[in-house]
Amino acid sequence: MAKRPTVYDVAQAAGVSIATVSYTFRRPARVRAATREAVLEAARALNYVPNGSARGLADGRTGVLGLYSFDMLLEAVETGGSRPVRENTGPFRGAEVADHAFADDADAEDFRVFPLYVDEVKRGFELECARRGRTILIGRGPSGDGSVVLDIVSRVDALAVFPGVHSAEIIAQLSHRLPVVAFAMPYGLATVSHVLVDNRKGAGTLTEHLIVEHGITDIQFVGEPEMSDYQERFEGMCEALQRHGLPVPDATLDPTALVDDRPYAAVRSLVAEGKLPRGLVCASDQHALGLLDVLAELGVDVPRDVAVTGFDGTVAGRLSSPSLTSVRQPMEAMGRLAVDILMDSLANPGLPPVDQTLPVRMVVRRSCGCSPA
Amino acid sequence: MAKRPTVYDVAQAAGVSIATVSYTFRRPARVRAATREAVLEAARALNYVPNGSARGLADGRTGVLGLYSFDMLLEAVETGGSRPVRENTGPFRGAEVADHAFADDADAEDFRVFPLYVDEVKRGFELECARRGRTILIGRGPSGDGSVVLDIVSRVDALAVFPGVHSAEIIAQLSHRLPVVAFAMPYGLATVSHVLVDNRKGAGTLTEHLIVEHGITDIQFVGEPEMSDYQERFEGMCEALQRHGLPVPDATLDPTALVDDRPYAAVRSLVAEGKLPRGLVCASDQHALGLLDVLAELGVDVPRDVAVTGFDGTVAGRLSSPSLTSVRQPMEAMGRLAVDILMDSLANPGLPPVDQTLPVRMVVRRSCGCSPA
DNA sequence: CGTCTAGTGTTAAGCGCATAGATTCAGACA
DNA sequence: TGTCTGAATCTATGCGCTTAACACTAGACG
Repeated sequence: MAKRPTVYDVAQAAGVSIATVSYTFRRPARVRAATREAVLEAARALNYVPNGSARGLADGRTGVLGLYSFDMLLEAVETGGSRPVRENTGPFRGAEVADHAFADDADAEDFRVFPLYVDEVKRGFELECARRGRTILIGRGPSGDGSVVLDIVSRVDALAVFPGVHSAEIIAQLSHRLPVVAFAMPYGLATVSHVLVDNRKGAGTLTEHLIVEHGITDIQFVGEPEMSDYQERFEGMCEALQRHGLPVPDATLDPTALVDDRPYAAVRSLVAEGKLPRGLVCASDQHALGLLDVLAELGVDVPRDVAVTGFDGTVAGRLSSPSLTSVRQPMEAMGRLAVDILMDSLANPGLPPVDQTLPVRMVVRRSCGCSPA
Repeated sequence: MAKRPTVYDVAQAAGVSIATVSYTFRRPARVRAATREAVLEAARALNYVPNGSARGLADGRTGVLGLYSFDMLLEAVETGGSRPVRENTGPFRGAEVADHAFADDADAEDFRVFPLYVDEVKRGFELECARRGRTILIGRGPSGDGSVVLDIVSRVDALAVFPGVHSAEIIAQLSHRLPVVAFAMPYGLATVSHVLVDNRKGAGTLTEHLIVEHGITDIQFVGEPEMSDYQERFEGMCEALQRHGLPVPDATLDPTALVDDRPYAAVRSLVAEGKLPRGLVCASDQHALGLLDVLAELGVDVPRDVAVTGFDGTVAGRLSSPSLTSVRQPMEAMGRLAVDILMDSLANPGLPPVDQTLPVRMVVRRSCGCSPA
C-alpha cells in the first residue's frame, strides 16, 4: 500500500502552509477563492484524504456514532431459543468454508435467528445515520465484559447500547464520558437516555384479546422476571387480568429453568400435571417460538389446547407454524429516534438525558386461535 | 461530560513515566509485575480508557474494519421494488415520531425491504468481526459519490464494499491505500479481492428446473444487463437453454424501462401482445417480487400462466404470494469470508488479492409451479 | 574485579491535524 | 504620506499515544 499523503504534502504542492490546507477543508470561507482552488487541485492530484485519527486527536471529536450490543446471542440460547447459535470461538477459514457454505443452512434458511428485534432497531439506527451522512462504529461483546465497549467509547462521540443482563454498571460508567442512549432497560440510570416502548399496554392488549375474543380466563406469563422489560410486560398482563376480575398469577414461568437439561421446566411440569392454562403470554417472540417447540414436542396443540402470544413482531413469528400473534415494536423508529437523541445531546451539551416511549401495535395471527386472512 | 484521564494522569498517579503506562497496556511482559499492577490499579481508579484516535495516529493503524455500501436503496426503487423506500432527506424529529411511529408500517410490517441480500451478508461480516473481537465502521452513500467512503477509509485498516453501479473507479482508488474486498461485481479490478457466488450455475439450475420439472420451453430473463452479476445469471440461463436445445433470447427484459412512468415496460408490452413466455427468470428476488406485483396488476396468474423465479433467497421471497422459487446465496458465509480475507491481507501485507466463489443452492417454492409442503 | 547481559524504566521524538495568535499585506482614509 | 483596519496566510503549539534509543541496576561470568 502506498504511503498516504498528508497535509504537508498538499501544502508543499500548493505552495501554502499546512494551516491553509486545513482551513481549505474545514473553513473554506476563510480562504481566498484562488488559494482554495490551488489547494483542492493539489489535494486531488495527490489523492489526499485527511487522516481520521489525527483529526479526532486534534479536535477531540470523531464524528462517529457508536452502536454496541451486550451480546444477546448467548442469552437467546439460554432462554430457550430453539436452535443453539453457532459457537463463537475458534478460527474461521475462508478456504474451508467454500465446501460447506450451507453446512448449517437450516439456520440460515429459516430466519429464526435473523433478523431479531435488535437487528431491526439497528437498521433504523443505520438508516438514520446514513441520512445524516454519519458513520457508525459497531461492536458487540458478552454481557458481563466491558473490554470491547471500552475500545469503542474512545472512538465515538456518542453511543447507543442494547443492554445485557449485567451491563447496568458499565453503562452508567460510560455515560459519564459521552452521551449514551439505551434501548429499553436498564432505565433508572439518571445519566442515560432511553428509547422505550409501551410494554404494559402491549401486554395488556394481548391479554385482553385472549380474554375478550377467545374467552380465555386462565393465563400465565412465560419469561424471566429479572429483566425490567419483561417485568413490565408481566405487569401489563396482570393489570389486564385484574381489570377483568380474573385471577392473577403471582410469578412468571421462568423458561430458563431446566429439567433434564432442557429448558421450559415450569411449562413441562404443568403439562405433565395436566394443569396447563388456556393462555400463555410470552415475554418475547423468541420465548414464544421456543415454547411452540416444546409444546409440539409434548403433543400439546397450539392454539387448540393453549393460546400463545409473543412480543416484538419479528419475521420469525410470521414464519412459524402456527404463526405468532404478537405485539410489534416500532423498531425502525426506535433506531432513528436514538440517533436523534444522540445528535441532540451533541449539539446541546448540558441537555439532560431524555426517556421516550413509543407505542406498540398488536398483530393478530394464528397462535391465539384467530385465523386471519 | 467529565474530562477524560490520559496516560499522563495515570502515570502520575502510579508514579511512573507515560512510557511505562503505555507498555503496561501494549506489552505487559516488558513491565515488572509489581509496576504493572500499580499502573493497572491507577488506571482503574481513574477510569482510564486509552484514546483511540491518539493510538491510531501514533501507530498508524486503527484496529477497525470498514463496511461500506454504495447505496442500493435507490437502485432497488428504480428496478421496480414494489414500494418506494422512505425519502432520504429532511430532518427526523424524535418528538414527532412518537405519534406516528407506525405511519408507514406497511413497509416495516411486510419485511419486503428488510432484510435484503446485503443485510444478511452484512450480518455475517458483523458476526465474524464480533467473534474476533473487532469493531466495524459502517457507512453508506450514493453510488456515484465518494465523499462518505473517503471519510471511512482514513479510519479503518481494511474495507469491504458492496459496489454500486458507478463505483468501480472509486473502489479501485481505495484499493491503493488499503486492502479492499468487494462483494460481487465489479470484478476485474486487479487490486481488489472478491467474494463471489456461482451465478452461472445458480441461474442454470433454476432454468433446468423450469425445463425439466415443468416442461417449459420458452424462457426469458428479467434484469439490467449492465450489472455483471446479472449478466452472469443471464448467461447461466442461456447456457442451460442451449444445453437443452432451446431457443436463447438475445437480450434481457430491462425492468427499469418505463411505460407511462411505470417500470417493467418490456413485460407489460409482452403481456399486452399476448406474447408472454411461460417462464421468467429474474435477476434477483427483488426483481421477481416487483414482477409479481406487475403481473397481478395485469391479471396474469403466477404460476399458472407463467413461472417466475428469483435469485438470492431473501425472506421477502418466502413471504410473498406465491412464495418465490429462488436460489439462495450463502450470505452469512460470504460476510465471514470477507473478514477472513481482510484479516489475512493485514497479517500478510504483500499478499495478492484473492477471488473466492461460493456455491448457491436452489430453493423450490411455489412461483415456479411446485407446491412444496 | 571489570565487563556483559538481561531486565526495567525513562527520555524524547514524532504521528497528522486544528487552531489561537502573530504576521503580512492591501486598501481606506485623514 | 502615514495610520488604521480587515482579510489572508502563516507560525507554533498541542491533542494522547507509541516506540526507538538510551540509562540504570543487578547479577553472571571470565
